[in-house]
Amino acid sequence: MAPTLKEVAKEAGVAISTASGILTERPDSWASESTRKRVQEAANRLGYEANRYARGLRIGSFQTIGLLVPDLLNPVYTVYARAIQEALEKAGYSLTVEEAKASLKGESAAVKKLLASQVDGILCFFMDMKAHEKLFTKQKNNNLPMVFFGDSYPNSGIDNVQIDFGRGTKEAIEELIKLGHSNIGVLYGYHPVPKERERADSRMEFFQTVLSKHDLPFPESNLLKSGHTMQNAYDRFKEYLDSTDPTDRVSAVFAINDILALGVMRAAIDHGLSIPEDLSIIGVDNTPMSQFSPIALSSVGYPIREIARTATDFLISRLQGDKEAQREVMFSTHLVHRESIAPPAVEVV
Amino acid sequence: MAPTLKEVAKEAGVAISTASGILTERPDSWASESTRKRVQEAANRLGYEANRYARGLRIGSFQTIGLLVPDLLNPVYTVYARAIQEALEKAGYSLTVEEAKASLKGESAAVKKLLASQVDGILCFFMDMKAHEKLFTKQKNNNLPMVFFGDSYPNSGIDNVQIDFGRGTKEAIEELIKLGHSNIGVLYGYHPVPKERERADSRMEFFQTVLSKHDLPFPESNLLKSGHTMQNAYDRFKEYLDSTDPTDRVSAVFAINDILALGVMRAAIDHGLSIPEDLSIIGVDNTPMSQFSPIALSSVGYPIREIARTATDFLISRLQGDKEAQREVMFSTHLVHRESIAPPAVEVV
DNA sequence: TTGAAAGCGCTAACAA
DNA sequence: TTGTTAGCGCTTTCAA
Repeated sequence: MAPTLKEVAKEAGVAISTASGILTERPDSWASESTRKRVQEAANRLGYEANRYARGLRIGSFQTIGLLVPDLLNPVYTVYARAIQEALEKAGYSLTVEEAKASLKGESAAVKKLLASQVDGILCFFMDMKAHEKLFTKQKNNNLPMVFFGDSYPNSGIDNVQIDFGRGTKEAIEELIKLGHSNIGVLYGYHPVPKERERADSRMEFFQTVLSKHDLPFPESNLLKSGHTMQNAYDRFKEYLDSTDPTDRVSAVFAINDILALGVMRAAIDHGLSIPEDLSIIGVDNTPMSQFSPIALSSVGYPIREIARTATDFLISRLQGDKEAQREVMFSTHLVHRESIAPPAVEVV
Repeated sequence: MAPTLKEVAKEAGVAISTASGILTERPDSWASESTRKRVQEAANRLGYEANRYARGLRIGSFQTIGLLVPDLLNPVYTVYARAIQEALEKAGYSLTVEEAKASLKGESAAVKKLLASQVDGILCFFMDMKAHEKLFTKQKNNNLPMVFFGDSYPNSGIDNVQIDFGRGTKEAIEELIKLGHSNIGVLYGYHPVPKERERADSRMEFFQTVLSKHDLPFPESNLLKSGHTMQNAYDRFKEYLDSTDPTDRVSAVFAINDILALGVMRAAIDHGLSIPEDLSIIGVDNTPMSQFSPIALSSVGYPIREIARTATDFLISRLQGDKEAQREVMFSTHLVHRESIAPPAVEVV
């Protein structure tokens, strides 16, 4: 099918190794101008492109890195993926992405697939890092460079980039408090994490810290867990509304990401509530959909593309032999204030 | 790094070909139960996974198919991509996706990349098929199976799956007319197609056909063109509103996809209009965001996953040597009626 | 300045 | 029933 080096060499009337040296611009290839030209022309004429797998086999690297994401149906990951791909392209690497499809089983499968896939390095967003611990340590010894998003793995030599949700969450919740809210709920659900690690998400922790700092109660019933899709959040919040007495009902909800927040918003609207008068909502990720939503969603944002680039740069430098100590960078977050929040409606007693 | 067949064979104390035969379950491998077991165990112990590129090099196929999409930032393509990936996985193929990034240059680059990438087959969403014509015909002769989404390429032997926007567009526009609209605009902008092919999009054509069937005028000024992002649509429609006398202003707009429709909606809201009272909006694709939008977007929908599966099945059957005549399937569309449309506000003269 | 030959990891005839 | 060997397309050492 596709022309091979051999064919190019034959067409140009040179040896295969000569053609290789010229086409890959190997510095020790001292071909004469005329040979060089003949080979170039032959390659063009045939439309030659090196077979990257054959090449990779030979040089021991397929110049590919793997990315693990929980779920590409959440637009935040497609934004990440694109930024990573662009950064890698500049460095001559290609990207192959594996999706966990928002299940822990899927995540394990994806990790295994990546580790077995001849990639030169790995970038990971984990839902449950702990679950794969043995795998990485093994790979660490195998020298497969990795960088983690979100999870720090102390003393592993694995670089990571983190998002400090502290500031943004604090801004978000304090803004709600300032507006007069005292009965605030939280909806989480992205990560299908085993029970014992369930509350570990830093967004949740910060949320509770801020509440208690302001001496606000946090009844268990204000902790809403759903699946990871808009529909899941919708169903969960609908159920909450249907089963909760309006006087007990939260006047604001902090959702752990934008798509869940939008699911909540839709459920509230279908329940007859007005946003933001009857319910304030804040999301996380500051995806384009939060900005363009007909009722624009307030959201805790952070510099996605910069984070992606940083992680990619870490990986690339490791690939190039950088042996520095384990790196860890923290990015900050902030509240983007939009239409979805307002003072709570006055209680009509 | 990763263990090789050779190591497994050595570990098991057999010849490399014996190990290969057993691990790939080649039918003519008549190894004894005990050898078989020893090999399996050795492979497990070492965590052996065949190097798919070495294997592909040898068997002349990397069991990979390529997908070309205009832009993964439009969620409709991530839905397609996932459905395709799932269908391919069942057949033992992997997917590699190339993005045109909504530029014609990007599209050409992506096509070339795909053609040079050792894939066994190609699935394409084109923005401008004509631009790549020479490339496919060349590939056709090279026997690279392809299937096109949307574009039919008569007498090429290239299968395609099409979406008949006729019914859905008709339903959409007639619904608007029934509601009392007579001044209807259209916003398009996904495809950065050369001027001479600009109006070719069937959604646009159907739109105009329906209008004229109902003897409705269609002034050039109601034809709005923007870029492909929400922001682009937002900017374009904002500009339209700012520059158009309210009495001339359209009372409804049909946008060529959901994200553009949502951009239009946001622009209208920011301009002080109420949706749907002051402006009705209809999108296309019926993506989840249209359903969950706080003002739910009416949209022309079609069975995305089924379309994806059909195209994938076509390709797989070609891969398996199917020589049937060129296939073409048409899927129908229908209006999903949601909150974003209503009778036009009564003109206050 | 150019070419022959070995070998990356794998498969598949063929021989033993 | 198992092992030897050639070769997929490429790079690279070494010899010519």
